Amino acid sequence: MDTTQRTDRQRSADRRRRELLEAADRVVLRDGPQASMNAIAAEAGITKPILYRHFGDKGGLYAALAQRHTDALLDSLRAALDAPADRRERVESTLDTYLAAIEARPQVYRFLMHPAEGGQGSDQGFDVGKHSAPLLRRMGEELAQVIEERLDLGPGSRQLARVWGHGIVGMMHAAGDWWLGERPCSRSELVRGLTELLWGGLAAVDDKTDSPGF
Amino acid sequence: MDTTQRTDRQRSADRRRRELLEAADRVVLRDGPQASMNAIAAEAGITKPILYRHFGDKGGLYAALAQRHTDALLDSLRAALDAPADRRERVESTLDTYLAAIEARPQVYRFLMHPAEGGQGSDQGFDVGKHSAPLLRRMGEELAQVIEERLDLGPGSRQLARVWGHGIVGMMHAAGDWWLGERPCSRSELVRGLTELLWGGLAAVDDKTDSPGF
DNA sequence: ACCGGCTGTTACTTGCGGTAACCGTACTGT
DNA sequence: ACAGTACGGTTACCGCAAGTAACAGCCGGT
Repeated sequence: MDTTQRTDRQRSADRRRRELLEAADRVVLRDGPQASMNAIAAEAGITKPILYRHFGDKGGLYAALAQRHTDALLDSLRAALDAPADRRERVESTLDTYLAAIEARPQVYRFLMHPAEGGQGSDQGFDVGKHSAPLLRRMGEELAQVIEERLDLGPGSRQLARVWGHGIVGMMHAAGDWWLGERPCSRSELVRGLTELLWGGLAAVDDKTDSPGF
Repeated sequence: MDTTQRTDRQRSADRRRRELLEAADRVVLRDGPQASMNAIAAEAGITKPILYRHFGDKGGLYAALAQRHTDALLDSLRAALDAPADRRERVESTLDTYLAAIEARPQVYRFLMHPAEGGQGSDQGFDVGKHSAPLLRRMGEELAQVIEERLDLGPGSRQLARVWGHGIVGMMHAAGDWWLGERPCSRSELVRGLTELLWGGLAAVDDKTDSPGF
């Protein structure tokens, strides 16, 4: 019965949802991750309860918001990762893509990295585990997958690929965060530095002359 | 005039401060980073305004609390970093020290990584930059210093050392976070995997046989 | 005996997340 | 034409946590 109607409703709801997300996006981009539900509702031209009807709670809204950006970022990263170039070039290009993204929209970036936090109202759980930003985890898993299906890591490759994936993503993230805060050098210098590190820089360089040989 | 008296007061205040910090520590360890000022005050056997007199605001308390743990952790990391062993062993031992620490006290770890967050009451600034946990920054700078004074990086060594320092710390952090959440392998396996990565794993391994040559 | 400074309290304000209860309107079936 | 109802919307409220007066006891100094 009346599936068309339901579809209509659904579509309208989806459109509304998208509008609300856009509004939320604008506010978060302006006020940072501590944007209040009131502010978001006001920006969307409506009031709080509607937001709650659509997204459940703040976490829900933030999750939805985060997923949009995360998806977008992951898409561009995948593009860089899959480009037809040699491995080192792909690594550099991926790093650069990520850094360009966080440079272009630092507010969004910050929001993605510190999403929910402790809701004071209801839950008390505080589960250890699942703390860090979902974006980091997703990037790590994504990279792990690429690593595992492209490189020949020998036995235990699955675990090793994941370790490397999360490790590399973390390296990129922390270095990017630091760089964004202090701007100590150009983006390309940073990219080169990190690539060099990944390419075995630590093992390759010599000790300083006045140190004991290794 | 009466410097002795002032010193007495100072000492008493310091002692009180330490007591308060210990109480706060207990609560944070129990309730996580969303511990309320009321709860902390109650644990210390006093009431809120005293906390505010001592620490200014929640951020102040959390900063003080964080510094204690950060100092402690940095001390043990320094020990591992300065041990009389070859470079690779030192790297492994440092990674292991860090991971052992976060494994032993995940609540503290989580607290250190997500300290202040948005105070809703007063400030509105939201400065881009200085987001990430101070602990990460301090570890990064510390490691950068060690790298720079021990390794011969050629020209531009200062910048490169910092890039590497923050990058390595980020790698350690993200991998540790992921590992703590999923426990996909033993600590020593993780350490080996990360070390291998740092030792040029990415450059050393081959492509899978069905991939195009690099 | 009085005063200044310290520790501590109660009681308040503000602002946020979240919810309950109510209102209008447009679209439905009979 | 009219009752019913489902939905977008609102106001007004609760609970809670950060932060802040304003007041109360306890000292040592003059």
